[in-house]
Amino acid sequence: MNSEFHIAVHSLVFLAYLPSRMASSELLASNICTNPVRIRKVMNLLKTAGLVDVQKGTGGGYILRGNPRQITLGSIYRLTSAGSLVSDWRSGDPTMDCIVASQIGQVMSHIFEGAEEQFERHLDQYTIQDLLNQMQMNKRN
Amino acid sequence: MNSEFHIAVHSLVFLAYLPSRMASSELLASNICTNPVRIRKVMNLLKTAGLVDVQKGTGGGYILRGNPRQITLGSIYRLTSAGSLVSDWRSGDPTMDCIVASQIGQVMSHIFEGAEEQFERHLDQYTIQDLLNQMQMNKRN
DNA sequence: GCCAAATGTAACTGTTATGATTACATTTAC
DNA sequence: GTAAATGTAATCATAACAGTTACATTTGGC
Repeated sequence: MNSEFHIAVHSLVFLAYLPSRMASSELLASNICTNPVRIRKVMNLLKTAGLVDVQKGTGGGYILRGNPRQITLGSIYRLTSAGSLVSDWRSGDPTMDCIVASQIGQVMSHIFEGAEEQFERHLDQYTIQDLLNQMQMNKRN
Repeated sequence: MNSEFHIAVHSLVFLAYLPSRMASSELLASNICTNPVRIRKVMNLLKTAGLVDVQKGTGGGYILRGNPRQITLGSIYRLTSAGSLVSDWRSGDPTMDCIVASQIGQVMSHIFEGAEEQFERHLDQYTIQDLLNQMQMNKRN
């Protein structure tokens, strides 16, 4: 699993948590514990998808645009890491005579495509607001 | 996803396909399109799990032991690649003050553990015999 | 007993992927 | 005009991965 998915989710939860709903790449980087360049690359994806607005220049940064109750982890996964469940390595070779060696590639691909769909449905169960609520609940204990 | 999973599945399907149910690491490697050393490492796992027997020396190799109708891809996954769905990278830091940065690690871990369980259930739907049947069906068309 | 064939396993190499860092052009608020 | 922020390319270090070589060990057949 790509770490960009984690960065995107963390960023959105953090923006939803801030009253201003705005943070610079530097602030995000220090909260996520990575470097600002990675943040900017990931936030670019979220901008293209319309999840955040960008304000350049002094006092600028990234502003949460979407409704955190409607942004699912599945949609973020599809933006940042789609297909990462499927390994690129394949055994066998379609041109071989053996029915096992020639067909296992497509059989496994089919199985993994099903797993990928199921994985996305699993992630679709969670929204950014769900995660934030859970963290605020835990805080009270 | 670890390629050892693919190697293990391919090996077992191939052994189930052979009338003798036996093959050397060299034969398996040529059918799977990898090298014998990797085969032997993976087959060692299957031996420990009781899925294959090993015969050393001249004319030896690996012999399918379990019933291909009862060996699920899930059980193979648990042997070879358990936990590979979860990324090791974690954003944030449990020691930080921010409720997001300090808690996102465990929240994401929980979500991925659920996904891992679901993934295993998905793989448990398929047996080695299922895959072999499908390949023999396709062959006829 | 000897030899050939096979597994078990460690070590090394090359390639790729990943994340961090640096640098700099561009944009924008004041 | 300057400072602050993003956009993006380039580079570096590290780790992961697969392939390869080598060799000890085991075993079957003569």
